[in-house]
Amino acid sequence: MSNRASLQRLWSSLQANQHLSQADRQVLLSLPFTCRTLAAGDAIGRASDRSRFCAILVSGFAYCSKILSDGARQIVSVHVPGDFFGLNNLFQPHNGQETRMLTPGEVAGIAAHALETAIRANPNLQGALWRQTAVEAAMFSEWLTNIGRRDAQGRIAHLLCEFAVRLRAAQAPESTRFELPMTQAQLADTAGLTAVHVNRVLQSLRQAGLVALDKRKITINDWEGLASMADFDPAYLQSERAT
Amino acid sequence: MSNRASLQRLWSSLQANQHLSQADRQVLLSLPFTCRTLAAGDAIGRASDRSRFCAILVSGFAYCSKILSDGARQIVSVHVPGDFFGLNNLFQPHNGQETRMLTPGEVAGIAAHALETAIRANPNLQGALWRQTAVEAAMFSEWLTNIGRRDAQGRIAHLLCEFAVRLRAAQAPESTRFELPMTQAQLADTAGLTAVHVNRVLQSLRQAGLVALDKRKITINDWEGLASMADFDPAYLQSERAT
DNA sequence: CGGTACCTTGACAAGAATCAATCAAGGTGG
DNA sequence: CCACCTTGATTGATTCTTGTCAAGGTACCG
Repeated sequence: MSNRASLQRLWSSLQANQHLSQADRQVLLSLPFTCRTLAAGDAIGRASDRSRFCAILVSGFAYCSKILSDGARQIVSVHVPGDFFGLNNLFQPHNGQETRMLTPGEVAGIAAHALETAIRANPNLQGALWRQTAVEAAMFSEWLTNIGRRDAQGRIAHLLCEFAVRLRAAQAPESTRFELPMTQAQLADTAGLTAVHVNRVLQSLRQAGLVALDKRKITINDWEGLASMADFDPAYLQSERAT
Repeated sequence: MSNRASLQRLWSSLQANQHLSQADRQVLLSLPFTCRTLAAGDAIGRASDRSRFCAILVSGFAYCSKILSDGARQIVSVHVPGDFFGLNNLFQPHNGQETRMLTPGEVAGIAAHALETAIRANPNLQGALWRQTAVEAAMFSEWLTNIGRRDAQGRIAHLLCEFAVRLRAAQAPESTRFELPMTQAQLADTAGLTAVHVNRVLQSLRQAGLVALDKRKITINDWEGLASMADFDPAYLQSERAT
């Protein structure tokens, strides 16, 4: 269960979520959640917990992926602190996808029935969750055009631009430098490429003076150049309030 | 405005929508919608109608696409009769995407403010729309792994399998034969390929005895073979009811 | 009958995958 | 403190899938 410290972190992670109103946050905090500390690579809500659930990422990063029968993996979303995930589980408990931690972190899980009860008591909450899945859908469709219609350089550049914007919103005061806790193999599974090719693309981006890499820290030296290479338009990341 | 005939068609198209309850359909029919007849290629809700809206596809097929600055196009979704679309517009009016008719057909548009009023009066409707965008998100993520991690044959095979299942649900009594009103160029923009390559892939599928093509009519001769080539699992197309 | 949209085919080029090493850094146990 | 092992990054050589360019071919339609 939750102690004061993790509740505090949950609060600040929700603060970072751009798509929740103050009122939404208050309601969410009153829900009965179960906070767990997980290690990098841990699966969230598998096997042990076969019931429908959704969760808030309190700290750390996570990703959701689908594994094909030939072993290939596609990462379909990356979650940053404050994100919801598993809202799709409410409607499709067994969708062949799995969510895992990218880094160590804390997850606040909410049982589906508790959420449904809360929704009935507070209709606005449903609107907030609906908006959340609409934002996720918008991100999916943007990734779809990214993988479908951009070459390797454009794909990686677009991913970097998106993370820069999302992490600036979520945590970092400066947008040019941020930490992206993904290996090149994970980036490859996100971009629909191979790890080897991601490596070469990153090198070409460095040689072009667009970005600098140090461990998992990324510095964008030429935002204009990177954004134009990626044909990046951040509009899809923002969603207006509609009640 | 709507006449009796188009209202009848709206009703039967909603019947085809697997994700709506009887009660949801009743509420939707009571909404003030504007039914328009459109030609193939016509844009839906652009320019003339700059306000937020969403719509129900009464008859015909439609697609939603994003155009990149270099002119490349990615089709992110294809809509069949009975589908909602533009729900994302409620939250993100200007997302750089456009929806166009694939064939001639009828569209029942609903102004956002009317929908919001109806939602307040009938909370269940919000749940139905939420579920609808969750289904769309699930489809997006499936297309994402399709384009990201399958080769050209797998992508086309997967698209064909999906349409077979969706059209069986929506209209066709038999699943092996259906009409897919897309040109090879449009299929290419959907699968992240070129039209030339789509042509060759379709020919190889024909030569392998998996499908037969006649104009826009598609007959699946070997469902098992096609599904295994596509690694197709229709689970993502169904969503359970959750209130 | 001419025109347009779509399909088909071939030759060739390019981008990305594959295969196979090597290298660097961090962690572990002796 | 040092061999050892593991993970991730890097590099080169090679193959192959897919894209590009260009040219017909076919069917439908005014």
